[in-house]
Amino acid sequence: MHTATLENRPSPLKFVSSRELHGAAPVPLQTQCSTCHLKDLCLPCGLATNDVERLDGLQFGRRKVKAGATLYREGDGFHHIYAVRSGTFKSSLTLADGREQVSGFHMAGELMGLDALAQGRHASSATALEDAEICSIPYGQLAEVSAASTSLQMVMGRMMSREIVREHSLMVLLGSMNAEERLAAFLLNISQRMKARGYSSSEFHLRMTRAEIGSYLGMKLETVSRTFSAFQQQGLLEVDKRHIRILDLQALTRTFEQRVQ
Amino acid sequence: MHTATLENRPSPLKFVSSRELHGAAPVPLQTQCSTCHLKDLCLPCGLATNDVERLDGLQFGRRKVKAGATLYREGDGFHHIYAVRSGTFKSSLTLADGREQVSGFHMAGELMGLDALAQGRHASSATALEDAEICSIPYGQLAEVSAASTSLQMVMGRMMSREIVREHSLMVLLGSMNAEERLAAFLLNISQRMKARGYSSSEFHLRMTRAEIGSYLGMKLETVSRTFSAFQQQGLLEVDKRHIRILDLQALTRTFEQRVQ
DNA sequence: CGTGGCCTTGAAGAATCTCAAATAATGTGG
DNA sequence: CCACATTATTTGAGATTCTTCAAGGCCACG
Repeated sequence: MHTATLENRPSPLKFVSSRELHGAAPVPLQTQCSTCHLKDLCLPCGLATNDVERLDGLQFGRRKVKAGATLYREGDGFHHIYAVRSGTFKSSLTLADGREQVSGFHMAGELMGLDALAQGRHASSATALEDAEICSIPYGQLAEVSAASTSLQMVMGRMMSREIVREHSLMVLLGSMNAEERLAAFLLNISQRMKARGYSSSEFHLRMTRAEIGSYLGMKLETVSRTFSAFQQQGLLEVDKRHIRILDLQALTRTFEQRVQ
Repeated sequence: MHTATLENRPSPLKFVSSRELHGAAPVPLQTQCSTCHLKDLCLPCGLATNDVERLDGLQFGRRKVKAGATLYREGDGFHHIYAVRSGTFKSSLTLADGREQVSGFHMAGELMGLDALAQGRHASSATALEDAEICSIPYGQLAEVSAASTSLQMVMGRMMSREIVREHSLMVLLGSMNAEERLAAFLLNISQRMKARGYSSSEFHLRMTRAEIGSYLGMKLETVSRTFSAFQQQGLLEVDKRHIRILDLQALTRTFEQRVQ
């Protein structure tokens, strides 16, 4: 456990924040990885102290994003990767027929924008599902700093690889599971991520609509709703709109472990 | 276009091949990126000459893999990434119920094993679909060499990001397309990759079974077969088992562009 | 207090899967 | 080189799952 006070401690201003340079935000907050309460989840995870201090040298921006606001859009030029400080985001694409395809949800400590390296422009859009706060990390600088540190390179590689693995399992889900298995896998995933952030793993509030869940899981919103109801009737969950309480974790796990090891 | 002869040119033996060290292969072939006919597709793509020469310094292994043989299995320790020299591979997972989930197909010049960085062990298995040849690239050494070269780091990042984008589009496919759209997208993708390798984009031989295509696309083999038949009846394709001839590329493109931009 | 967004539920329809059988292609062992 | 076993593919018919369309309720917000 970390002391939450650390995060708010005034930090030595080695560099001006990029906010200050662009003059946009009212309060140019200086952010440092070494004092962040998310450092065990986020970019610095697994790094030695001296490497984390290298990260502190970057001109991080720190910014609030209002619910519904878009952090970047598909096609935007790629300059930063983003770390979620608080709140929840969705990644999405707009299909040719105008419908939205959700490709991921992002919680505190998770990185967004790694899919932009391939083309030099963002391959998806990121939208805040609730009021949120992010760190924007200038990629060029990050690459420079990485050059000096093997372990930082490793971490970047691992972050990207993790993204690949994450999408891998989503592919398995979309390719081989039925509606109940999909929703069970989704809920268990959320549950684990809540737990890793110090929240209850058995009771939480979903930040996304049924339609967004459906888009992500490859099913219609009505099917999502029906499946929630079915789980409730089976005594696996208590569902009240977006508030979820997992009553029978084992049964929920069995539902989806039938398919995935 | 490159002259194919370059590839077979005897190369200065700066380093012994790793084959020689392990004493397994009969002919310890020395492989170098700078003289490889795949250099515009593979790892060296976009690198300056001096960076490609750095790659030459790595103790590449070069190995033949028989049809049906497995290059690595999920859970195996991660020591190398692999580049396909010739032949076709599939990546797959084994689900809890014993069924196979195919997560990708790999052709000449493509890298395999990038999903292993996250956990330090391979997240999927790679199996040759026909007699094939690969380069095995020791990841530790690659990371070391990358440390000295920003552009090599960029290339690695781009390779990984490309993998993320690839899986992204597969997710869109699995999440929002019907059978015809899926198969059309699959065929157009193969077609483009064949073209990039100097083969005909309108006529080619599939190396995978209907079941493998189905697993990859999230549909049953019977549905794959029926969809092939439907395309044939619509005059879009000529199908003779695994031999495919695209008759109406535009119509095929329209079939799947209805959904994805 | 009305409006719009979100969620739930029902019923009918469509797409895909399952089961089954026939055929073709391939490989094996004698 | 042939007979036989095995594997891959195609096609049909019925079952199942999910989607579509439709209606109504709940809730937050102006």
